[in-house]
Amino acid sequence: MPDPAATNSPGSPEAQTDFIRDRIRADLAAGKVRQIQTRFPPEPNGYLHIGHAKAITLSFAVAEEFGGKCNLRMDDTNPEKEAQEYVDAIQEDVRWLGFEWDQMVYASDYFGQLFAWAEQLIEKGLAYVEDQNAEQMAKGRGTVRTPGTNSPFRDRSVAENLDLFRRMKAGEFGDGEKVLRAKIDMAHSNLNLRDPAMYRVRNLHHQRTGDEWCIYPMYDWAHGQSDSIEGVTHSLCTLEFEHHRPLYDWFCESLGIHHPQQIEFARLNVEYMLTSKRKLLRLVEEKHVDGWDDPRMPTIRGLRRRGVPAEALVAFCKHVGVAKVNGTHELSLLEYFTRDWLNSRTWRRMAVIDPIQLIIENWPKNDDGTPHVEWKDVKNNPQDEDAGTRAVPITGKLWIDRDDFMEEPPKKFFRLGPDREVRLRFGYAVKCVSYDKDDDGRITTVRCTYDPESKNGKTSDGRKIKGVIHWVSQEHALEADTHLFEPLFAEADPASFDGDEFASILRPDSRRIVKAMCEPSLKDAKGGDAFQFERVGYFYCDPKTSEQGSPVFHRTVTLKDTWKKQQGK
RNA sequence: UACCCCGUGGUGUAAUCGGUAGCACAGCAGUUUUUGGUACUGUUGGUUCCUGGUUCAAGUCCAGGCGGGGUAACCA
Repeated sequence: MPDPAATNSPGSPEAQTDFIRDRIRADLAAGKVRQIQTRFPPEPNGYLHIGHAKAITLSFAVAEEFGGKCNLRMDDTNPEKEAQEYVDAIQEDVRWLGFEWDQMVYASDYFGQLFAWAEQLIEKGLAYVEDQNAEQMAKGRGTVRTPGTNSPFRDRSVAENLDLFRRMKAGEFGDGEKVLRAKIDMAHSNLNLRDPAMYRVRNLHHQRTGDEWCIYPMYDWAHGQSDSIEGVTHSLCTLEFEHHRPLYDWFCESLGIHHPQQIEFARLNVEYMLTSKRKLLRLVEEKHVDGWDDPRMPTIRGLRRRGVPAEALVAFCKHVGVAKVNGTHELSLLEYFTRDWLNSRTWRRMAVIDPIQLIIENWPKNDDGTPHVEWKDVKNNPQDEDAGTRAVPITGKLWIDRDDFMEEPPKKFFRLGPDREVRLRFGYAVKCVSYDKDDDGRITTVRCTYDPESKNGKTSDGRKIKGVIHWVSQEHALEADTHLFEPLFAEADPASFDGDEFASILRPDSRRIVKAMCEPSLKDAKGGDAFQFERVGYFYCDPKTSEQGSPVFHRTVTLKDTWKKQQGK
């Protein structure tokens, strides 16, 4: 028997080909690099989302594939928005995805080196201290169509610049009073090269360096240099940094230090999901969701609490590949990988999401007059013999799902209706003889008779029964809060909506909480367990809100439902 | 509008030195099935954005258009 996990895991092995790996192979073949070194460099100012999952997977997987290493680096150059809380969360999320970094590093580890290098640039006449304020600098930079103009402070002497820069570091100036700028070209067509800022004064406490520094390096100045220090060979980042590459190169060349290769790829977009930190923050702050780990959030912790397995997420990220085209992936692809992984390993259980009762009128009674209970051992996973069995009780009073009965069923409805017969999953064939409705006309009870000879897939007279429905014994049912999710947004491209529109495309029904009637074995469910509720979907036992004997389930994804799909047409 | 990047079936992504479009998901049909699930099989979709050019041969090279995205923070 082949390994079942290997036969249907689309995200796995075959050597991937894309422009980045092609480049790495070429660099290796040409002897340009000996060993691959990559890094994942988040700023610890928020939680990681599905877009980061792609970047993480890329950098770590590439390193692994080519026998190299990948560092996790906190780009902590702006203490204003950063916090230890995020550092911890990021590490936890990366580990949860299943990656282990070679070194855990911080851009702030390099503040000393960065300062020394800045002095070198000043000595080479390639950097100067600016006295203008932000507004004046912006004006001097020009626009995309007009060249900038040189700052009146651009030609200060090396000695003066050095002195001023050291005094900046010494804390002689207030926030915004001075910045150190690279001296490049104020008329350059790439705005990033119009004398970009390297250091700004920020009299702020840094979560790691404390009060040691009052000047902090800008992204462009810190990033490439950090890469260089770590011996990064291929610095992978998203497309919006393309315009920064010339500056990245300029700094490395001006310093004459190891020069990593920055390569940009398209960021991940998925239908109905947002990956803008700003908008995700808005969702949290305006309480449209319960927090960063709300199962509807595209954050890694949201996805995790939704029940999406890390392996499925990584397989998805590997599968979507890497290119320079900005596109949007269909949600169904993520769902496919989620189901694919869950299908082969989760235990099956029965649970009724929207219960109506089914009464078997000819169900036997015990000698003492009490209702008969029949226990049946059934498989935990029909595809996995090793998964074992559990016992489920069959009685004459059951819960079944409202969807499984129709008063006036259409032609191809294989479930229950007047005079129709179906099989109870793992149990007997039952035939509907009558049904009750409440004052609103809603079905409350379906009455059936059962065929005692119909156990084990047979029927007394050999007749074929097409439909099978799931059920739960009323007497033994465990009632559990169950959260059913739909996308947060009604539009597939929520990113194109802003302002008030943004709130108007939120779906009011993105989360429905129902009381599901579960088979009794589910009372043993522990936080983190995943199940397939037969014919319904995959459900994840929420570690945060579940209690011993009282699980709370999150619907990760529904099962494929061809019937429902056909009806929708 | 200046500059940069990109443009292959519904979606995403492949195609060594240019050699005649592959894969996955979705869709459709069928087989198996005590999950309308899974598995398996088959199948519909592409004049590779357009127009010209180079060539025996172009998705691949060149030119011009058209379309999409990005960029003007003392953020990253």
